[in-house]
Amino acid sequence: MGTTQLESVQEPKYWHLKTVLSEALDSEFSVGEILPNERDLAARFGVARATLRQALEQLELEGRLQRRRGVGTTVAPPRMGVSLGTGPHTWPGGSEDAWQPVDCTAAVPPPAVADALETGREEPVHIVRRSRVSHGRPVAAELLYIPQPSVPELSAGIEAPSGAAHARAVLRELQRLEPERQENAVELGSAGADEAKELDRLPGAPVLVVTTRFVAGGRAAALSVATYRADTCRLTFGDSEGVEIHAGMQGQAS
Amino acid sequence: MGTTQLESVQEPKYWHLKTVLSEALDSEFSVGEILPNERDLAARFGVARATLRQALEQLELEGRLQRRRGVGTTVAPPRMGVSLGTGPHTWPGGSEDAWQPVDCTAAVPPPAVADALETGREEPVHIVRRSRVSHGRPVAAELLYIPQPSVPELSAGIEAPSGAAHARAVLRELQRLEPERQENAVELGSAGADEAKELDRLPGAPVLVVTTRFVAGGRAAALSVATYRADTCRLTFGDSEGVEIHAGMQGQAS
DNA sequence: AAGTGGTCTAGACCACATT
DNA sequence: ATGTGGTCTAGACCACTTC
Repeated sequence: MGTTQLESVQEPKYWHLKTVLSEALDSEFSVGEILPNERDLAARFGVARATLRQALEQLELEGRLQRRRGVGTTVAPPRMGVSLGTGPHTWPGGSEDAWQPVDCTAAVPPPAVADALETGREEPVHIVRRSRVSHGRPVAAELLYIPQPSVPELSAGIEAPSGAAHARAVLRELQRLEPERQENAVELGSAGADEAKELDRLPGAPVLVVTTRFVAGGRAAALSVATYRADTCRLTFGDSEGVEIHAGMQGQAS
Repeated sequence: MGTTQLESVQEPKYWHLKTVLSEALDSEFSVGEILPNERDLAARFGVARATLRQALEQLELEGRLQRRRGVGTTVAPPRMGVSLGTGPHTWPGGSEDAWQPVDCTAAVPPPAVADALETGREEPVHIVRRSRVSHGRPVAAELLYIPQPSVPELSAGIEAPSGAAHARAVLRELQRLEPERQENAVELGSAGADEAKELDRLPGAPVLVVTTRFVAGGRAAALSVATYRADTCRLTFGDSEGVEIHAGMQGQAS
């Protein structure tokens, strides 16, 4: 990586820096390789550390870098494709289902969730926590809200076992319903303290929040709120999956 | 908004600040209202401006605030739901299609695009630029790559008219193909200088990049790379659209 | 103990929109 | 001309990982 000095331009330094680094990443580094530390890099480019960091943040947001406190900055692998399974017959607990139950509690959900489920705002629901792992790394954390009427066999024990076993039991019951369709939405969010820990990231890290409303018999049978790591994941849906489209497709032609 | 002083905690100041501001936003401000300027806010909370800005950046990322240079910081409206029309029969140029053609050129696409289209890496393709507007605001910019074989009638004129009229002609030709299916992916990106201008944002602003591969007759008929404003958009697919699910569904249940 | 990235400060100046 | 957010600096200290 040359000691390329920044020309005087009417373009923010951090932006130009990002471009230079991005090119260096393509040509002179390989995946997993560690970069020089921030103080050295800043000195090498003749900028303050804060400015250098602004460029690194951008590159991390784009999934090109990975930074870990106490360790260093490494070149990130291309984002992995993660299937959303958006067909009407891919329901929680199904066979393909890549999720792993963690535990299950019963509580009153946030108002927005209650509204989407069309339950009363004070009405407790089952809340199944699940996590999703891909290529050995945690990629997503989910909260699955299930109204009592969706799993009538379990309506009694509210102060239930609350472990992974109970979560599986709830999912099994949910399977008895006949899937009709699902409604999905994805938006940008930032990881809360809890999700951050589960995803092995710092609080505030960018995440893709996928909310799915499962409909059966004209009623909302369940609501899933899944938060995916935005730095490492490319969400696919509509029978893609392994398709080799990503990275480098942004930017104007010629 | 009270002059709540920050307690000494083992939590970053900007994080705590973000929480405080977020609550104030819910209770004491209404959509469109302008906040005090950054210098005043920083002073009021007893922190440096940079720290205050870190909190504001978070809130902007989550779509709660909108900041504009020379103007001020305002409370953002809830994100608008934007349909992705992911059905096999919603093709570019169709009836529902919310996109508006801008122009059309012919050029060699980026390598990653050529690979996805299964064309040669040196082979020029039609590139249709389109923009999408919702509620009077620009929400997305698209580059539609169309191989010559997909629109055989137009294969001759490479140095073509290049205006919106020509773009429409290309889309019209594309309609003659029989839609088979489409493969979609969404990931986080940052706006380039060009896209930023079109989306009325600063370069580097977070965007949701949706890549769609249209398949007809076993071949890739076209590839769309659409960048949506991540701050204002919630992408919906699988017959949602107007569903009132968003905001406030993140976060642990009591 | 040493080295890394993460947080924070108190300033300065710039680009932009409005008046 | 004024006021806004955007960029940049040169430091300091902290939290974390590794040795």
